[in-house]
Amino acid sequence: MPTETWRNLPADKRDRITKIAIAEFGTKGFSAGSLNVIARDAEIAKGSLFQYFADKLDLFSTVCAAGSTTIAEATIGLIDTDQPFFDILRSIVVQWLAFFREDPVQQRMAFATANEIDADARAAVRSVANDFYAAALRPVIDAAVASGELRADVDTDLLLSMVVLTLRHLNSAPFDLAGDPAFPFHEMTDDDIDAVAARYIDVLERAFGLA
Amino acid sequence: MPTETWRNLPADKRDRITKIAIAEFGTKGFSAGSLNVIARDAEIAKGSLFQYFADKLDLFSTVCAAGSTTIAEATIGLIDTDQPFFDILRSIVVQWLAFFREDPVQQRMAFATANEIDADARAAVRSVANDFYAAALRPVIDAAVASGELRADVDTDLLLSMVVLTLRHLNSAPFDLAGDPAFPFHEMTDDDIDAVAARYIDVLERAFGLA
Amino acid sequence: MPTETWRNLPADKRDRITKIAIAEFGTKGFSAGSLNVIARDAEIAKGSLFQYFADKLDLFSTVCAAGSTTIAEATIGLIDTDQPFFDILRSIVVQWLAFFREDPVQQRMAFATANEIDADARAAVRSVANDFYAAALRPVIDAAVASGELRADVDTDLLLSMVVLTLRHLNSAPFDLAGDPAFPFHEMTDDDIDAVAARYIDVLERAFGLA
Amino acid sequence: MPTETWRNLPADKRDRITKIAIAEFGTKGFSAGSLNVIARDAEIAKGSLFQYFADKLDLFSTVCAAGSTTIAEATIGLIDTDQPFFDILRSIVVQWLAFFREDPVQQRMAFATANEIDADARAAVRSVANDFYAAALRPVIDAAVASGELRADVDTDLLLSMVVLTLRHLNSAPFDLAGDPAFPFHEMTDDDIDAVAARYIDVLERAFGLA
DNA sequence: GATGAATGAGGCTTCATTCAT
DNA sequence: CATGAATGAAGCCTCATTCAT
Repeated sequence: MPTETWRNLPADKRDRITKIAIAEFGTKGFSAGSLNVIARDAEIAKGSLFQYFADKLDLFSTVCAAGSTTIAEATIGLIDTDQPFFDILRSIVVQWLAFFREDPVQQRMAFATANEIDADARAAVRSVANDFYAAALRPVIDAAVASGELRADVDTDLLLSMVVLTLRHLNSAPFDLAGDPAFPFHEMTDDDIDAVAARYIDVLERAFGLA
Repeated sequence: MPTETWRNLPADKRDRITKIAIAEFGTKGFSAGSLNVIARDAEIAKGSLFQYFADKLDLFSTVCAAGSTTIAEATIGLIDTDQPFFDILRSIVVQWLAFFREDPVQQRMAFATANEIDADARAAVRSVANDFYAAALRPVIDAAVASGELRADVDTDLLLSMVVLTLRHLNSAPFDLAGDPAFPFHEMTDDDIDAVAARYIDVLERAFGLA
Repeated sequence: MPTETWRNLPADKRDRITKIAIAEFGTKGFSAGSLNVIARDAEIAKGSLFQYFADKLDLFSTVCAAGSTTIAEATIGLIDTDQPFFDILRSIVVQWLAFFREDPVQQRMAFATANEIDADARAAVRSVANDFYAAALRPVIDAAVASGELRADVDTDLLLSMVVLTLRHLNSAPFDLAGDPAFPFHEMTDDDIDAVAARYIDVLERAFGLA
Repeated sequence: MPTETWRNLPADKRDRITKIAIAEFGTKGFSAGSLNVIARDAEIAKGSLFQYFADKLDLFSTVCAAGSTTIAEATIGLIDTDQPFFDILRSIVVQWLAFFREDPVQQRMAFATANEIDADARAAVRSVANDFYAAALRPVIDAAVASGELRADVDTDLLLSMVVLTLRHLNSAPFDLAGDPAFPFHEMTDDDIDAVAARYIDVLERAFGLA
C-alpha cells in the first residue's frame, strides 16, 4: 500500500507518476518495467518512489488498481442501463473496444494487469485483474435477473465469468497481430471488429436469454 | 531457430534442457526468466546455451513450441472423436484440466506462452499461443458441421474462438488464487471444477447446437 | 557526454577515476580496455561508472579529451613564444618528449587516442586526436607568418599538418621497441633522441623557413 | 608462426582465410577481431584455425605480414625507378593512395597493423608495421645517394623516417572523417588529395634535394 | 587433418534499493 | 520530504581455446 506521503501528494503530480508508470508497465510488464525509467520520465528522484511506495510491487499494484478504475468508469460506467440486458452488454463491448482504441497505453496496461506471470506480482494484482470488472458487472446482471430478462434457471456465476472472459479477450486479441485463433482482427476494420464483438454477446444471449 | 548443434544433441540432454527451461519460463515468464538459472539447473555451461540458440528469445520460442506440442498431444489428441461433438468438447476440457493438474510446470508454461507481455517475445510465440490449439480443434468442428450436429447457420469461426477462449481460461483460472471473477476455483474440489468446466461447454451447446 | 553526477563529483575522486581509466585504455586501447578493471582499480562499484557515463565510449572519449588537454597544456602551452619560430618548434618537441618520458601513462593514452581502430570509438575521439594540438599550434604558425619568419609563399596548412605528423610520431616511436623505420630509438639516450627530434624540425625549417 | 599444416594448405583456401582475416582485423583491430567470425565467414571449423596457428596472435601477425607484402608489391614495387628520385617518391604516394582507394580492406588492415595498441599484438607486428616499407625504400634512397641526386651531407635515416611517416599518414588521414589537422581530406576530390600528397614530397625535396 | 561441441571467464549494462544530505 | 549518489548482484552474450571424434 502506498505511503501517506503518496496520498498527500498534489493530485497532478500523483497523476503524472501514475500515467508514466502505466505506460512503462503496460509496455514491459512488471518484471521488465523499470523504476529508473519511470522516475526519469516522471521527472522525480529515484529515491522519491520509495517514499511513496514500499517497493516496486507496491507501485505496480497501485497503478494497476488506478488503471482498472479508470477503465471501468470509462466503459462499463458510461453505459445506459435503461436498455435490455443484452443490449447493455453489446454497448459495453463496443465502448470497451472504443476506449482501448483511443488509449493504447491503458489497453496495454489492462492486458499486463490481467496477464502478469511473475508469481508475486500476480498475487498482488490478481483480484484487481478479474474482480474489478466483476464488481461493476454483477449489479447489472442482478438487475436483469430481477426484471426477468434471463432464463429462470440462469447460472449468474457462469454468465458473469463468461462476460469477463469475453472482455478480457477483447482487451488483447484485436490489438495483437495474431490475437485470435479464428478472426484476423488486425486485418479488419473497427466496425467489423465491433460486429464480431457483438456476436460473442449473441452467443451469450442465445444461451442465457429467454427462449 | 535453434542451431544444428541443438538438433544433433542427444535426445535426453535436449529434453532435460527443454524441461528445465519450461520450468523457468513458466514460473517467471520470458523477461524475468534467467538463462543463468536454466544453465545451472540443466548442468550445462552458460555458453553452451548459445551454441544451441541464437539468443534468449530463440530458446524461449523453441520451448514454447515444444510445450504446445506436448500439451496438444496429451489433451486434444487423446480424445475419442467418435462421440457427439459437444461430448468431445466436454472430454477435452476435462482432460485439459487433468493434464495441467498433473503437470503444473506445463500448466504455467502454457499460461506464460499465451500471456507474455514483452513485445518481441510476444511476436515470437504469438501464433503458437493461440493457433496451435486452433489447428487441432478446427478439424473436429468441421466434422461436426459435416455430420449435422450444429445449427445450419453456425459461425464456426465464432465457435472456434470461444472454445479456445474457454481452454485458455481453464489453463489459468483454476490454478490461481483468484483466477475467476465468479467461481472460487481454488476452494473447490477437482470434480466440482470439472463440472463448472463442463458448464462452459453447455453454454456453447445451447448457442451453437441443434435446437 | 558525462552526466551531471560526474561533474558534481569531488575533484579528487574524478581525477582518480580519470587517471585509472587513462592507464587502462592507454595500455589496452578502447576495445580491450575493461570497465571491470577500471572500477576495481578505482575502488568504486561497477555500477557507479554508469552513473557517471552513458556507456563505455562516453567514458573513453571523456578521458581522451581530458588527457589531450593535460598534454597540450604541459607541452605546447609551456613554451616561451618569444623565440624564433623554429626554435619554438624545437622547444616543443623536446618538451613533448620530456613530458611523455615522465608520464608513460599519458604517453600511451595519447597514442591510443590517435590510433584507435574501432570505428565508433574512432569517430568519438577523431577530432580530439588531431585537431586538439592543431588548435594550439595554428596561432603560433600565424604569428610566424605575421612576423615574416616564413617564406612568402608558405603553405601554412602543409606546415601545420607536418608538425602534427611529427609530434604524433614522437609520441610513439621513441617509446616502442621498433617504432621508427630508420632510428633505433630504444637503444638511444634521451639526449640523442632529442637531437633526432630537432632534426625533424630542421627539415621543416629548410623547407618552410627563409632561404 | 603458422604450422606446417597451414603451409601445406591449398593456396586458394589459404588465401581465402587470409582475406577474411584481414577484413575482420582491419575492421575491428586485433583485440576486438573475432576468430569466431573469421571461421564462420571463411567457412572452416573453429578448431581448424588452431591447427593452422598457435593462437589468435599468431594468426594476426601472419596476416599482417601477408598484407604488408601485398601492399608493398602493389605500390612501391610497381614504381619505375628510372626517374629522378623525388619523382619516384611522388609516384609512390600517388600509387599508394590509388591502391588503398581501390582496396579499402587492405587500407584498414595496414592501418590496424601500424596502430595496434595491445602490447602483445604490437610486439608481434611492430617490425612489420614500419620496417617492411623501410626495406623496400632504402635501396631507392641509396640509389639516389649514389647518383648524386641528394645533398652531399644528406641524412638518409632522417629521410627514410620521414618518407615512411608520410606514407603512414596517407594510409589513414585521407580515409578518415577528420584524419588530418589541416586538410579536410574527406571533402576533397581524389585529384586534390593526390596534389596535397605530392606537396609533402615537395617539402622533402626542398629539404633533402640539391639546392 | 578436420571438425564442432563444450567450456567458463569475462564483457558491458541495468536493476531495485539504501541512505546520507 | 526530496534528492540522487552508491551499490553489487544479476542480466545476456561473446570469446579464445580444448579435445574427443
